[in-house]
Amino acid sequence: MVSEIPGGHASVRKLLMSTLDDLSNGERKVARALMAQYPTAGLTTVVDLAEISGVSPPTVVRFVTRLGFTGFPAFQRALVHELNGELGSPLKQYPEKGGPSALGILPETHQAFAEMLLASYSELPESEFKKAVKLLCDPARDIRVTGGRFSRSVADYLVAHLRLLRSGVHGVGADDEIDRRTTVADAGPGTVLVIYDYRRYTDQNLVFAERMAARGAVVCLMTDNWLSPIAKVAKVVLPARVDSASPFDSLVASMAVTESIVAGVAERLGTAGIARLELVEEAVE
Amino acid sequence: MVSEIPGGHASVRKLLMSTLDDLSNGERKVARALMAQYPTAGLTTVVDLAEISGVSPPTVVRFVTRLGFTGFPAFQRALVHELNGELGSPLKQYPEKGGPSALGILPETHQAFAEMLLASYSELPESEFKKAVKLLCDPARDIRVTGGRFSRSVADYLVAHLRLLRSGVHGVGADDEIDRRTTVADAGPGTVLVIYDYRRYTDQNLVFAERMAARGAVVCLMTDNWLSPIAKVAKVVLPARVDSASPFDSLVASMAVTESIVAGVAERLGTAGIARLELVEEAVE
DNA sequence: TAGGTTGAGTAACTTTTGTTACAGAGTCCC
DNA sequence: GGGACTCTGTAACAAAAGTTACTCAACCTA
Repeated sequence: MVSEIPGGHASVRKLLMSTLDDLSNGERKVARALMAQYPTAGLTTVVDLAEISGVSPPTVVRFVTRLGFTGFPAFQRALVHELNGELGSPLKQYPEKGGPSALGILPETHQAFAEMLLASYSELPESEFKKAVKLLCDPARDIRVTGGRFSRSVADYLVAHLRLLRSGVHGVGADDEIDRRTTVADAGPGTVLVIYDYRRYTDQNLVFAERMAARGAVVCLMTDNWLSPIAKVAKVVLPARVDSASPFDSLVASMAVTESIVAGVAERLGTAGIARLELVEEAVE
Repeated sequence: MVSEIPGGHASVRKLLMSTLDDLSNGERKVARALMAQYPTAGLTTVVDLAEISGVSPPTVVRFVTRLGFTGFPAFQRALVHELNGELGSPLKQYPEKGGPSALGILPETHQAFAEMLLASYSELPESEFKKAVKLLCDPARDIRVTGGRFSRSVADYLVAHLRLLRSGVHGVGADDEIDRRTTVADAGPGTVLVIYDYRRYTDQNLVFAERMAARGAVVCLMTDNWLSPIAKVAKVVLPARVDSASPFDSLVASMAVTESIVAGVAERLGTAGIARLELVEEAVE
């Protein structure tokens, strides 16, 4: 049995990508649903796929015929056949990396991110990482988190997660001077300040960190590898790359390191953290 | 929909192994054929599987009922369901490998991020990406951005960047019902709603998106690849992987795609965007 | 060796699935 | 603002798939 994929494409996925523009609105929904749960969404029935996609069965049929198949069964056979060849390593299906750039922003940025992550993680000292995790796990300490104009997003993200795992975690506004002053006033040796500070560094952040340190707070600095001046007063420094091709710096690596920290905290807290997590989740619903 | 595997087995394959002895001669042939071409042989029809196994269709049916399934369709659903788990996320394989982090969290998460990015970018249709960029560059349109509990951070991040590149960009609070209602009231065909919605999906977000769409707004959805129900009303959908070893999902890929979009917008706006950027930067200092 | 029991295939049946025809809704263009 | 066109869903239809009843063959037991 030889199942042919229309248009001479190597895989149904490729065919899907290249046909996406020629599809009608509803048909595109089917394509998306299929790509989202590839290829299992296509291995059930027309009705099921229609339901997942949010369209009617005939639209699904029209979709597969538009792709060039003679009908849904033929389409399914092609899918199964493809699965036969490439099962085991789904990554095999992913496109081979072409030449450098020249192929649009998407592959270009992806490559940049991958390299950035690699560089960031190899430059991230494990000892610093562990220190940070340990600090954030200590129930006796209060955690305060803040950031700059862009990095506040990542700071908020860290707060949102840590709050689920432990108590005493609060974000501090970036522009809210009152908030910062009261935070300094309340700070002591039991306080941990996590501060995100990437170039270009602001005096605002430096002053805040210095004041916190002066009151005995432990400063944990998230910065790029040009190292913010705050490093001078920081106990722990976690550098991450921010290089980018676009006019803006990238905080993807920062975000990644942040998530690693959350993962580290979750693991270290173990069942206690999970228990709290489930407790909070229940309360939400 | 929850497909149950009879006998409390973890996978159909395991069930197969342990039942092999209790099968009749012909039934065992079917089991052999199935294991030889697992699981694709079971994804076709009863007749096909019978042919491959060298038995008659009823024997195949008897085989699956002996396994404990109520019928062939139920058996097939279990296979597909299982496939979803293994194939759907390549990352799921790692955490269970060497028990509790043989190599530490750092390299582990890094690897996970790298693979997640690869998967996300190869599953991201360029046409959808371009549509999104085009929408966000249109000066005649108003941009509204919102997100969920965690994804609001990424949403804020997008707003922070877009605001530097163009006018008419505003974030919409995630919990602020008043804000959402007024946003709906002000919306029209000239409005673009960028909504971040990752599992677990909230009704809040769905309702909001539907109302916006009903008023003619163009919905651009950022979601994971289980596809939020919002996809039904969305004009553009940009999926990103969120699989993670930690108890939380990861938004690193979402962040990366967001930055790609910012880069795309910056490039498309060209000198106009840069000019505005510099103007704003000057004003800040 | 004869009778009983178990297992497998043929064929008819029933259900489910894919397909097609048709009509209404929305959209674009003049 | 009207008309043509495209698109989508409802509903009826046809095809196919899965299931079951029945019969024959093989094997074990007495």
